[in-house]
Amino acid sequence: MINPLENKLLNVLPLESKGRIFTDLNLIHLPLGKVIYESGQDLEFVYFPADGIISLFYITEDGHSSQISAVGSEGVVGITAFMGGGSTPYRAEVQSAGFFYRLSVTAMLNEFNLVKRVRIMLLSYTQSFIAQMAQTAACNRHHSIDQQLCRLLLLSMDRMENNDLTMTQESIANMLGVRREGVTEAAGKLQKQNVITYSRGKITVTDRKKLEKLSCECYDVVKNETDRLDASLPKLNLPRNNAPCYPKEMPI
Amino acid sequence: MINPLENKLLNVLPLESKGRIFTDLNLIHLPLGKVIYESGQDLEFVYFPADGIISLFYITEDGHSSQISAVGSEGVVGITAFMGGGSTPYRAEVQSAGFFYRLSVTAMLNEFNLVKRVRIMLLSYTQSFIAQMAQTAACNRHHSIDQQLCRLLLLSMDRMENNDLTMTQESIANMLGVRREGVTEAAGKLQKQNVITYSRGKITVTDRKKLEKLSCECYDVVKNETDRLDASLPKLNLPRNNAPCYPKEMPI
DNA sequence: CCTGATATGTGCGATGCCGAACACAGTAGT
DNA sequence: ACTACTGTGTTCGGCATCGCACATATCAGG
Repeated sequence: MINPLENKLLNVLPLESKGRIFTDLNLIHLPLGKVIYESGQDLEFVYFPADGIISLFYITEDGHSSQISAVGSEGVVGITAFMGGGSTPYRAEVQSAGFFYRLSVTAMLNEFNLVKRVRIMLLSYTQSFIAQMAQTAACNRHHSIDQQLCRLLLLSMDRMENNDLTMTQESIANMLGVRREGVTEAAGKLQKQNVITYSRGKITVTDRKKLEKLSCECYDVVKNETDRLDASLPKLNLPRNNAPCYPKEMPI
Repeated sequence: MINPLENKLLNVLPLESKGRIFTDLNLIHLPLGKVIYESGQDLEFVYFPADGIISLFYITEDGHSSQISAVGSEGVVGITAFMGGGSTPYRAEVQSAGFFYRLSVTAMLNEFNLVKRVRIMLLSYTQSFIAQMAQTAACNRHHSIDQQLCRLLLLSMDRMENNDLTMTQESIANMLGVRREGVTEAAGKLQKQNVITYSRGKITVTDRKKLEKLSCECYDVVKNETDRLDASLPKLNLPRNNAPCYPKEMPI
């Protein structure tokens, strides 16, 4: 069996929780483009990316789309499961093929309600997710396609292992909510400046520093938010004194 | 004492919770334009709007802004309090003067952790909040100023009692993240079509039906989401066993 | 090798929005 | 009544992006 990158949220799960969800947790491989949630659909599973990326899209009536977030091993897809809604208002699609841990909504919800530390962990991620959405929204509104492309590439790289990305200009256009031709132009500029090379859906970043310079502030903001979350997670996993892991639950 | 509209979330709080937070809850009046959170600031209080509106803004480095959500009596400002972050990534500003219930973050967090029903209620709202943000983000990207103005006016009306809104074209421009002149033009069109009348910061909607027709789908989506939440809240408040229903008025 | 599908490149006019500058009109203060 | 300020109306050039049409390049399969 391939040894995938672990998911950071799953990693810090208390041992007892891991034990409980064990039978409900599956490691599966999902191909590029696979749609795991359709907008408005009830959700059955949540997904913890290991070495793949899932992209969340909002789609308007007239068919235009916008990416609202990209989730890698730092997060989970399907926060709706524990947030109270039965269905997601957006589409979730595999942006980068790879392995994902799949857990049933009921098991997820059960752990969420049972263990305070699991709750804290998931809500902390949700908070980070919200911040990313806000940033993306503002970026969509105020920054050029050139800048947004840089941001997108950088964020995708951070969620991958290497400098090679698998995404066509068409798919990038859908994420940014712009025309494909706009992406062609922006990508062409980057290639001329020797920042990236690409061909038929394969993009290689050759000068990351420069890419960061050309990007808008939004990349830094999202990255800092992700790092902040990363840094706060291990604390949740410390053994406390010798008290039981999670104490007083109000049975209500 | 003025009898403000009650806040819908506070209304469905279990009686025991109401009792506990009693001493920490204040009813205060906030004037138009008052900034209650600055971006990045640690938060001390959460706010439950009674008859006012609070607007959440994201502000970019170059000074551009975008509204990411408007919160009325259906919600609460400061979800960060129970989501794990200590600071908000956005600015919160009073969009419509009025009364607000103010609660300390510690009291809020305590109830959140102690009572499952409070948690469900607040997370359900957060879910609705996220959906609104996503919608706003997509709207910013894909719809015209004209359409967005209609959406903004409708959503503001829903959160107020009447057809009169207090907002200048300048402040609207900040919310939509566009130029003031753009708003002048869009508002001028609406006035010519006898949909609204306005003068120096007072806007009166005279033909709501038409306004809805001119708006993009985004208004409907956000409204449905808000209504869905509204409808789900009472269920949380069902009397258990044969416990009595408690009065609707918060003693304060 | 040919064919069809996918991915990318390019050109063009149209347009919605921007940025700036300025004029004008209500409103408030003294 | 005068002044200062705030809110609104208007204009004009500029530009990023759009929508469309079409050309080219690369790849996959029979």
